[in-house]
Amino acid sequence: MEQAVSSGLVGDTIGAISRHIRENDLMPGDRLPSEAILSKELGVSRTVVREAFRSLAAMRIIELATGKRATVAQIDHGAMSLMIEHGVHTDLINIQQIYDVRRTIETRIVTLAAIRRSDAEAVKILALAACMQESAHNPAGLMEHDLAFHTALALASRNPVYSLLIGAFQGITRQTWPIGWESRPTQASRDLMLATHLNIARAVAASDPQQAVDAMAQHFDESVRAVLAAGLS
Amino acid sequence: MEQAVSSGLVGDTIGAISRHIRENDLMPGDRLPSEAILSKELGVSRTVVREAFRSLAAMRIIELATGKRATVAQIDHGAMSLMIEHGVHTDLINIQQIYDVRRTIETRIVTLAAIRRSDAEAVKILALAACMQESAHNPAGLMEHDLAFHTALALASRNPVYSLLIGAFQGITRQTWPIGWESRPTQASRDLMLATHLNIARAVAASDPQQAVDAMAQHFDESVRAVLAAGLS
DNA sequence: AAGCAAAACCTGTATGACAGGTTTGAGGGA
DNA sequence: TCCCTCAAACCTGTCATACAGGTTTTGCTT
Repeated sequence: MEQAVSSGLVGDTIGAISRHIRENDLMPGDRLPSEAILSKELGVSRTVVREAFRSLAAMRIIELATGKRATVAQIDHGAMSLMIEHGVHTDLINIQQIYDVRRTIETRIVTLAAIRRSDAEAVKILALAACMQESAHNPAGLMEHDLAFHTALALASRNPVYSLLIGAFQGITRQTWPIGWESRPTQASRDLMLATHLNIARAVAASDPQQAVDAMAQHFDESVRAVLAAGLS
Repeated sequence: MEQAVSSGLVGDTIGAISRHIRENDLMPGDRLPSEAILSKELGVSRTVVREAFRSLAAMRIIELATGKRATVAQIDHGAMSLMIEHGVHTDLINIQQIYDVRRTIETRIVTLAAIRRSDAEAVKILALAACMQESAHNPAGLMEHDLAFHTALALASRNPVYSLLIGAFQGITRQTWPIGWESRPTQASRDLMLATHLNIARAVAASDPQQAVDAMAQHFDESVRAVLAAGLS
């Protein structure tokens, strides 16, 4: 499973540490052996162990902190976000392709959210849609509420993989969102965007999957139009 | 954008290197400055630069090789695969949740593949489905052909993000696939699984999105049933 | 101009050192 | 007996140096 990473002492050490985590069934928060102990047990220098630790920390598989021992980490979207940004910056991925993926998974997300949301989640989602209305003239705040809105929907789907993916797209979205906003020049087009979010929230709160899907489709139709208008290939 | 990674010289250095890549519009294959030069320019030790390099290499943002300078890498699913495996091993994610996500995106993938596939891709996909039939009594080979089949579909969708995601699920799939196979005890259930793949391939080859979607749905219904039978929560 | 070999450069790994931050455990007081 | 305190032990972050290979560049030779 981790043979792709081998070639070199650091790669071997990454493998050994991963194996140690699995074989001992370590859970998030559990502590790993110290660098000194690992370097002795594996017969490599502390340098090598440290570089292996950094690699695992970059993937958010472990967590490092000064003075403390390394701990097993909870999966997190930070690294995926950077990877996707890299893909976009190197022109392998374009924004429309990301919108296609987001539309696909967010359509599923609202279906699940409409079915599985708790009442507290419904309240939260409605509140975030309301926050967006209030931030209508404050783009930075509006964007944050928009991102939080989609994150809350993913959470309500009760499938952490969807949360992970929505999080993974957040980095690049943060970079492109202002462009999309600027390309909605009229008040009417901006109001429409806000209204669409409210429709999604209401449908999820009403536990109406079909209407939620329709509203989400409208949201993405509108967003993709804005992105195309901005010329984001 | 990369402030989440800061705190500490290594984090700062990761940020500086990322910025260097973006500001100079470096593309995959382009070489970065040597460790010595970076350590001099950033005023940190080579140790720090090396740990930053390892972090970026773990996310497949750069590529390292002995003797050569570090180069900008093409985005790759290897790291995502490890991250998702970690999520499953730590019980944050379960297999059914992964199947729900895969079903969602693969349904979209076959739609796109049916529309956008090249003739060569159609041939390849049909060939892989045929290979699966031939490997019917060789689980290891069958699994590889199965994975290659889904990878080929993602490629034919012409959206690299789908390829990335399918690749990201491959690591954990490789670990659970044999369990699903074992839980199809009868010859009939195994034949059905092979036939379903052939149906998907034929629908894509025939450029019939609706039929492709139906066949894919059948595939996942059958797979999820097998996984549930195996008791993979 | 083409080819070749040496020099310069670069990365991988090891060792030792020291400044902080954290955990542990011994001792003392209530 | 239990709890608190604090110093010792432990641990990570960073630096400097060294050297064994591997790679690129340079400059000479043909």
